[in-house]
Amino acid sequence: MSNQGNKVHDSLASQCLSCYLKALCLPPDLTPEQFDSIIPILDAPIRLDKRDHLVQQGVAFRYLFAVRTGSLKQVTADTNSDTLLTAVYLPGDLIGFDAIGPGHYPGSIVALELSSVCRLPFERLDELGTRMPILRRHLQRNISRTMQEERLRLHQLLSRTAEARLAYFLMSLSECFRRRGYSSRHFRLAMSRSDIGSYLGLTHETVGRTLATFQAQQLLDVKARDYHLLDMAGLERLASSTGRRQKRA
Amino acid sequence: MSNQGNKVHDSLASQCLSCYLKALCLPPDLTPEQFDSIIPILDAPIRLDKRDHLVQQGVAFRYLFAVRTGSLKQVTADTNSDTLLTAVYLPGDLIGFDAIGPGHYPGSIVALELSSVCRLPFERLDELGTRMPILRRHLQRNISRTMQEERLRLHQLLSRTAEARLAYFLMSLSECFRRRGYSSRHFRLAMSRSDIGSYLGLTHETVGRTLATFQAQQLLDVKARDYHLLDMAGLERLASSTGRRQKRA
DNA sequence: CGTTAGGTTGAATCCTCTCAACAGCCGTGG
DNA sequence: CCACGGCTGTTGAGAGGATTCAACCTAACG
Repeated sequence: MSNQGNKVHDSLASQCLSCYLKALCLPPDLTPEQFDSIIPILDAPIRLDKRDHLVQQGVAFRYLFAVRTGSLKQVTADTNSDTLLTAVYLPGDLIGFDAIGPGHYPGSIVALELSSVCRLPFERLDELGTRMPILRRHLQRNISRTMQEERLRLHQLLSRTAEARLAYFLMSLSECFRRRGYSSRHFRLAMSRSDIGSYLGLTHETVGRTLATFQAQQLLDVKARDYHLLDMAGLERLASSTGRRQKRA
Repeated sequence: MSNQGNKVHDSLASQCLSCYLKALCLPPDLTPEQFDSIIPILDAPIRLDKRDHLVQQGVAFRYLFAVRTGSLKQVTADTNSDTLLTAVYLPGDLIGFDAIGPGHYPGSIVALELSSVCRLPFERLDELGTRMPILRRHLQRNISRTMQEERLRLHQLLSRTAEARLAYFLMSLSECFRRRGYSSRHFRLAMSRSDIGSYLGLTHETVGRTLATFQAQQLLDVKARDYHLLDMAGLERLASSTGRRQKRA
């Protein structure tokens, strides 16, 4: 880490400096001067209780948000008053990239549990980016990587069974937690079965049944929303199992 | 259109000026001066025959590409030597946003038919963007909108039937063609049934069968790769039909 | 203590997959 | 010129997986 932070910053700066996620939502390797030029545009972190709405679908876009703690979901109501869970955000994730183009948030962002997020005014961030290539690149890479991973993941899921979808989902969560320094084998997931189903395109019954199957196979241990991954290799195998159905030899 | 182009440009400039797609791959409403500062970084258009590879999966990212004519597909080989069709590009589309983050192209780009594309050096485009907010915004919006539409579309498809997936696919193509000034009711699609299946997560048999069903219902008329949409309202209804199965009354 | 939301389980239905056979079209090569 | 294999597309039969519907259970909460 290059930011020693031995100067005295105001409370916001010290909050950001002490936030171990700064390498995710801000570019790594910022010089203290660069860091100081970003801090002034940040507001105080926003605290959200479970089910609180961070943004309402359709509201004009002005801010990106960085997740500090907790987790949130994006819920999109499509034309038929039918709602879909279209994204999940974990600590370190940036929220709002998909709102830049349309000019308004394409879905509501709802806290899945007690959460805390930072608000980043996009205009000023963008303007700062013109003078700070590191920051610009960081944002570009972040949105591009998100897009790329999502595209591949969703296209893979389209032709897979419920087992493969769930295994893939769990493994990808596990990987996210690992990268953020949490345990990759044990985590709490604040999503209901219905949430997971909506996100993966399955019914909540199927989600429950499939989890029960996994448990029966000693692949994992679930109690309510507490997940213990027991056989990572086995789950990984399921997650990347090629097709929809095992072809008969 | 604000670019009158009454100055004499070199051949590249005039090619771009005469390209009716410039409002898609370049920002609309460029002043002649702005236009002139973008032209120098463009290369001569690249011509591709059917099945020609524009880029190979894994190659280092350096260029975005703009489709002038024809159509291309992105083919991604995942870990299991299993390949997926992860994107389709039509005239006016920009290719390569998903390569910025990873630093290399996440899939091969292959021409579906005789096509022509413009090569845009990303570094120089990005650098130009720092001094030209219009250009910067245009790129940001483009990538963001792509991401947003794709996210929503794929999540919707995950829980829908083959009929809904295909109807959705056809309507979205129709809309693309309409926006580009082509007929929205009649078009040729250079993709095979297998391509479509891979893109939508269906088998090629199911794609063919479903198209046959549509034809029997007078919704459309398909011969080989020639599509006539007959009942747009009916297709639209199918495309946005809520769920997987019609619930019993 | 009743209510509600979330979760589990069972039975029947139906959609899509797999497998297989065949028709059409194209380019190559005899 | 025609035969041939390969690729593409169509059609049919059977099987399997996920959905729908319904009942029941638990935990949380006023």
